[in-house]
Amino acid sequence: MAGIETKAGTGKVTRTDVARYAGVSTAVVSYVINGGPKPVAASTAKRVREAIKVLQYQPNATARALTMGSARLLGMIVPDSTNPYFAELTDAIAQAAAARGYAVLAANSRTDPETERQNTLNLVSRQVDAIIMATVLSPSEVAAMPVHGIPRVLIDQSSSVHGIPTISTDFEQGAVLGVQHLIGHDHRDIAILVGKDIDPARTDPRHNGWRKALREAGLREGPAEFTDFTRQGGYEATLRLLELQQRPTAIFASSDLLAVGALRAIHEAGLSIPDDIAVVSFDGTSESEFSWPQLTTVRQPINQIAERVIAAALSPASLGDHALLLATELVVRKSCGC
Amino acid sequence: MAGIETKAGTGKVTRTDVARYAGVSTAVVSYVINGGPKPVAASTAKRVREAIKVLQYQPNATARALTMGSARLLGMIVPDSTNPYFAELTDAIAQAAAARGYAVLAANSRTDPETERQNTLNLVSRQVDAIIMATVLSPSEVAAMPVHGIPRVLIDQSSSVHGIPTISTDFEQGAVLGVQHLIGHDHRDIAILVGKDIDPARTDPRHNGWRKALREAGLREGPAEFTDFTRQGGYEATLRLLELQQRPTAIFASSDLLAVGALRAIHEAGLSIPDDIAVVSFDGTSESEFSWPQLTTVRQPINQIAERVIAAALSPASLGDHALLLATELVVRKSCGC
DNA sequence: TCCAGGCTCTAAATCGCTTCCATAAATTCC
DNA sequence: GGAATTTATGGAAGCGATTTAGAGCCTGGA
Repeated sequence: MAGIETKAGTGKVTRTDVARYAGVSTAVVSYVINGGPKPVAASTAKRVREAIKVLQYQPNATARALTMGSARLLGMIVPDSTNPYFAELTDAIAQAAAARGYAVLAANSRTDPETERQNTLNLVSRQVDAIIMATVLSPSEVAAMPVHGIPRVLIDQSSSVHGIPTISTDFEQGAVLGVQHLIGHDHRDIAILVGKDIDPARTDPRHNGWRKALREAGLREGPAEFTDFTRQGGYEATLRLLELQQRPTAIFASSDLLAVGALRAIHEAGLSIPDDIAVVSFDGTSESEFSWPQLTTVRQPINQIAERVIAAALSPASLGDHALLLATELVVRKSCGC
Repeated sequence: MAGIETKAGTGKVTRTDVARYAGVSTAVVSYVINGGPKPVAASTAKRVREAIKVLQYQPNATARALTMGSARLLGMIVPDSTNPYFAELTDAIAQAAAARGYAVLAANSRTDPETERQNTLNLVSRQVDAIIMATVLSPSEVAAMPVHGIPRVLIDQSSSVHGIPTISTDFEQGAVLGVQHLIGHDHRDIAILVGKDIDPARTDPRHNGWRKALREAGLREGPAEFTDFTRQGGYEATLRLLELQQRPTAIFASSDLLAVGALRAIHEAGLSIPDDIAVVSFDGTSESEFSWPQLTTVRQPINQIAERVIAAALSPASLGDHALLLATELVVRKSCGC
């Protein structure tokens, strides 16, 4: 127990300790650990490995990061980490990153521009290898952030920002898919629930998709309710919808969260889903599968996104600065009336 | 634009660049940034601050971490990061940590012991200042992990592990609260849905609480269903419950996730909640507030937990190795029959 | 005029790791 | 048998920051 231990009790075992224990130089320890640039004799390597095991040595990733210029760390910023969609996406991305030896440091901007800026600065300061972000900032603000050459990948928005690759679901196409399904059920009066953007000039592509599907079917635009991107927001917006003179017969919710809020409002009004009001949502999180009734939803290809995002983040040059939009899939369940 | 820039185009601005630009030594830059150990003349400080602004210098946190021996980083491991309870808890903890200048690196063990071990090793290697974990390992396995003195804080389990502080909700008390409420509604046949542990010998304290409340009320133990800690798990377990000869009139679900699955199963069976079967859940996530009907739930004090956990993680000595159990609160909504 | 004592600021060591360069030992080739 | 390789190891520089020890320069008092 005594003897070659490290400097009494700090608990830190460094590569120097291993080298001393194995009777080699620190360089050799590195070679063994990394299959390093130089070869090591089998017998020596064995001694080193034994020392590592005995001392329970773990390389100091911080020091390694300093020399290598990479901490094998990716930063991620989302506007609401408790939104199941972002929780699932973050998890999928972390999973894909882990498969390549990277960890993901996730931050929550709480839909606040200032917090997002601070998060970004923090990640830059921590020298992450790339930043994956669903931004609430305007393109010009995003472009202006001092990231000192750290590559960024934008997610969850269809429009690309000059010089920054974007990978996202094709929101517009997805919305078209969902609304068309509702139209197929003979609904003529289809409302939409959409998150309100900080920037009123910006319009949610799902909103455009809804418009487009309606227009193509020769239907008039139903009511559009803008609200917070939360269950509560969906609930309140739907309450407003229900008070309308001419109540819509169907609602397209641009998020599962919003849809779940909508379901509650409709239930409370004593109306039946889908008979009185049909609902189609967007996202396809697990929550949508267990609501009552089960939500028919436009599923985002989370795993595909995760794979593409990681690929882009890890080889910044591979993707241009254009937006790569991935197709959605309609998951038919009960809330649409099928 | 040209001139004093850094080594052409790498994008990295180091303290050396700032020092050169300001015409001082690198030490002075440190002093200015940190209000450092030595004072700096006002005029010099101003020059340095200007250089920092012009060059958009951001200290390299990795290098700082190496010298300081702390990256101001906390590690966290949960068994399922997409479970809304853990998502909300992680967020609250990250929030509390951020208020003290720490970031949280979260990992998902997917309820897999081996993954949890790897996550732990990874965090140790990254020199996090502390590890906050909801473990799926046995106490002895936890104790045996080579963490080299990195403090750990256990969460989400009532029993403490020798030498490691634990902060958690008082699950047993919470379960008693929930079950008593059901008993108050004259239910005599109350089932429980509980997550199945990897270690069959371990018993969930909520299970004990349910037993205790029943016993104290002189009621016989209703059926207990063990299942995966997911919505799907709750759904399947409830299906089994519904097929029972003597169907329970109430269900206590030891998690919102499980309860949501239960609601769907009950709805599908054409039964009414709470008239045919009442449900009380555990956790109190936002999801429970928007299910149909709204779930009466035993709320975990997430923010309190977060505060305590961060305090414990940041001053390891402050808390002994005992378990600090926080009280729950019953949130009465609709699923209980009130 | 000189020197003590304050202020500022610089030089240099250090954190743990990677890797280039050099060196020593072992092997091969005439 | 000695030179030329090949193979295995060690020394030391450097990554970007913090911090200690100490070097100049001023000021003021004797």
